[in-house]
Amino acid sequence: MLDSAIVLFRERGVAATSLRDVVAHSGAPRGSIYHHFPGGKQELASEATRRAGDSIARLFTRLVASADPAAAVDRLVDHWSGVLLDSDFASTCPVAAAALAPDDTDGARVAAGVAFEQWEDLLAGALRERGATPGEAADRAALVVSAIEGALLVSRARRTDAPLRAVGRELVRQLA
Amino acid sequence: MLDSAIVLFRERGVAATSLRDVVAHSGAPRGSIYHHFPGGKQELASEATRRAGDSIARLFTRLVASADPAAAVDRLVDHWSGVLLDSDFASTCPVAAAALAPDDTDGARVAAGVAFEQWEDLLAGALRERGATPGEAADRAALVVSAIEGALLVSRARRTDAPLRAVGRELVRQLA
DNA sequence: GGGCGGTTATGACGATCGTCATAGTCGTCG
DNA sequence: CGACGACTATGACGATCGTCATAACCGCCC
Repeated sequence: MLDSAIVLFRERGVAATSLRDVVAHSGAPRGSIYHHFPGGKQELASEATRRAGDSIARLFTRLVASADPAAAVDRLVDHWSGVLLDSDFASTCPVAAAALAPDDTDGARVAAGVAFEQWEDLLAGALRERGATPGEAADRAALVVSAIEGALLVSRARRTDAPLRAVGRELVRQLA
Repeated sequence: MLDSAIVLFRERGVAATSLRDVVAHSGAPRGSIYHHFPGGKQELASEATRRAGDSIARLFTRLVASADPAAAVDRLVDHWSGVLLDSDFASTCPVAAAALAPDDTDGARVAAGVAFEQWEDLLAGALRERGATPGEAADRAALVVSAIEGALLVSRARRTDAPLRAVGRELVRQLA
C-alpha cells in the first residue's frame, strides 16, 4: 500500500493522488485504510515519503561506499536517467513530489525535509573523508542534492534526460 | 486572473488549485472563466506558466546584462531567498509547480519545459560571451538552472534558505 | 465448538471539483 | 433610442474527493 502510494505520488504528485487510487493500485482493501492509517491521507503521505526517503538514502549509502564521490554521482545520474526513460518521463523523485505537497498534507513536506537533510549529511560525510573541509563538504553536498532534484524536474518538463546528463557532467567535473 | 493563478500555483501547486480559488483570489467574475479561457483549467494553467516563465526570463536577461555570471547567480539567489522568507517558505517557483503538474494539465508541463529551455539558452549565451566553449556553456547553464530549482524545492521542504545559499556559494565558486 | 479481536466490505455523508447552460447586464455604435 | 455584441451572475450537472459508520468475516485461544 505504501509502495503503491509512492508510485502514484511519483507520477501524479501528492495532491492529485486519491486514496481510492492507492487502494485500487495496490489491491488493498479500501475499508482498512483508516485502520492502518488512522491519520488518513496525511499519515499515509508522511509514511510513504519517509519510506521513499529512507530507500533513496540506502542507495546513497551504497554508492558512496563503493566509489569515490564523482563516480557515485555518475551512477546516480545513470540511475535516475533510467527511471525517467523507463517511465516515459512520468516518474520523478517521490521526495520532490512530497516537497511540493499542498498544505493539507504538510506532514509529507517535513518528511521530505528530513530526507533531504539525511542525503546531504551522507554526502557531506563522504566528502569530508576525502579531505574536504566541513564547510566545503556541506556546500558541495547541498549542491549535488539540489542539482539532481532540480535536474529531474527540468528533465521531466522537457521530456529529455539531457539536462540531467549535463548536470551530471558538470558535477563530476567539479568533484574530480 | 493569470497573476492570481500564478500566486496560487506557487503556494499550492497546480493540482491543488481550483478554478474557484483563482476567481475568488483575483476578484474576477466566475462566470467568465470559460469566456476568456475556453480550454478551461488546462488553458489557464498553460498560459499562467508561460506568463510566469517569461517574467523570470526577463529577470534572467536583466541580471546577465548587468553583471558577470557569478554576480548574476548571487543576485538570483538573493532574490529567491527573499521570496522564500517573505512567504514563510510557502511560495516557490511557479514553473517548477507546473513541471510537476498532473496529466490533466500537461499543457502547463510543456510550457514549463519551454521556460526552462529559454533560461538555459539565456545563461549559455552569456557564458559563451565570456569565452566558454558552447559545450561548457550549455552544461553550466543547465547546472545553474537545475541547481537553483532544486535548491528552491529543498529549501521549501526544510524551511530554511540554507540549501539555497549553499548552492549559491558553490555555483559562484565554480563560475568565478 | 464458541467467543472475540483484528481486519475487511460496503456504502453513505457532505464538500468540492471542472464544466457548462441560461439569463441577465452594460457599453457602444448605428 | 434601440439593437447588438461582449461580458457577467447564478446555479446546476455528474463525478470524485476524504472520511467514517456499520456490519460482516476470519483466524486464534479457551
